[in-house]
Amino acid sequence: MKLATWNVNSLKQRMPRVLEFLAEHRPDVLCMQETKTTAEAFPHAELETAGYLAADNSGGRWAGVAVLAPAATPPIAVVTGLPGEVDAEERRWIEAEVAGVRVASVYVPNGRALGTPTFAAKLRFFDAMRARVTALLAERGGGLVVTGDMNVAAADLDVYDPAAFSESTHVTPDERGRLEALLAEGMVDAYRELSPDGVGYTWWDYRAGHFHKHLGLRIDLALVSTDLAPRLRSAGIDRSYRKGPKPSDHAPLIVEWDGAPP
DNA sequence: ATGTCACACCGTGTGTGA
Repeated sequence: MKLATWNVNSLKQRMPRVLEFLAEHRPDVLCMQETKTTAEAFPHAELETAGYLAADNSGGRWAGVAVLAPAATPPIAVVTGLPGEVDAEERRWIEAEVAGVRVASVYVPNGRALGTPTFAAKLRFFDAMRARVTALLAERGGGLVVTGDMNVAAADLDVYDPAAFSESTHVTPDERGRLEALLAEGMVDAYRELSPDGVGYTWWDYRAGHFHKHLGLRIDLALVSTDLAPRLRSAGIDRSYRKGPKPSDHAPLIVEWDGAPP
């Protein structure tokens, strides 16, 4: 099964690149974040022409998440929102069953700055996400993938200049500890599992030529339940989608494991 | 370089969020 996750930073702006990506990679599931669209404007028809059906949690101008899958194995049993999250209207969580796997697309709050109410809300979001993972693993026993923009760099290897981030969000023990606690419930960071020493940045600031200077962060993750971990085949970032016309500031992460959809 | 991009708003620039 081939899964991709991509923070598209406005689906309206990114549709040409999304269609290009679907045609090139033909993923069995694509999780998107920051779709920034209303439910009414979500481009279901265009995606269906490309062979994909979408389940979306859309709230308008900010955030928004979606799960896409081919028409033969569409996203079903959709759940939107995360029990315990601070503001479900921010539209940061959607789950669907795709080919027998429960897939969640998540856009964790940025947190803006340390010591702010939004940072506290970010930590509470992590707590809610962990509780949901605990419940899903207890219910299903496995077959779970949680993927998206986690807005945390798990280790200094995932940060282009750890010293420059010393007073910043994304790298604090509070954030890293919450990601670690979620993983301890029975999840594995797919890219890191397959590339223990890899520098797999997924986001680069639009400003100051950071992409071309290789100044990025690895903050988009695919977390798979431990039963799937031995079946992981590949995990990589397609940097070509950070280049060319109208790129997102994130590149897609693509993960494959053994066990194909019917 | 405080460096860019995307959004809403009556807007032809400014504030907000990332």
